[in-house]
Amino acid sequence: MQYWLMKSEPDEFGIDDLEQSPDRTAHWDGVRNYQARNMMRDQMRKGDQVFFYHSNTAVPGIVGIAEVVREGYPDHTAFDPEDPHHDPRSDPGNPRWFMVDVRFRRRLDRIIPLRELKADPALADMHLVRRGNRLSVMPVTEAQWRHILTLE
DNA sequence: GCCAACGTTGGC
DNA sequence: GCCAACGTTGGC
Repeated sequence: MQYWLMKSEPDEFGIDDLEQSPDRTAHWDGVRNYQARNMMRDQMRKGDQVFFYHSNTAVPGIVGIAEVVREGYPDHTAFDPEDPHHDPRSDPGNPRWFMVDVRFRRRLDRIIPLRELKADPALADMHLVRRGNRLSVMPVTEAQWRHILTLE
């Protein structure tokens, strides 16, 4: 069992959207960063647990928990010229971008704000709180995962 | 292969 | 809206 954190802007796709998706499941499309892609394509496994993080919003922070239900497969939105995430360098014969499917598990009892995560010495090594971090998909250690749940 | 210019992310 | 940090692009 592995743990992850995935960022999304709630204006684009928030925890509410995931909960309201068919079967409470959605594909995590639109990631256009190679490090994040590699994790989705090569490392994320069915059953892995995911912190759902809201970015670019009044109180950025962790809002809920999701689960990986389908492992990496090509992100078809890259093939669609009408899609805002279209990338002409990706084609179905040789896809450049990948995504996973995640299913809503639950909302946290409260938002755990970035501000609080940053101030917590137990989380000093977490990718999220390190300077200049821009990864939208990142690994979380089991110790970090457990600790964050105690903050809930 | 270097690196300046540019675009994006995302907190504040 | 600002801007620091960082990734990508493309000329050379």
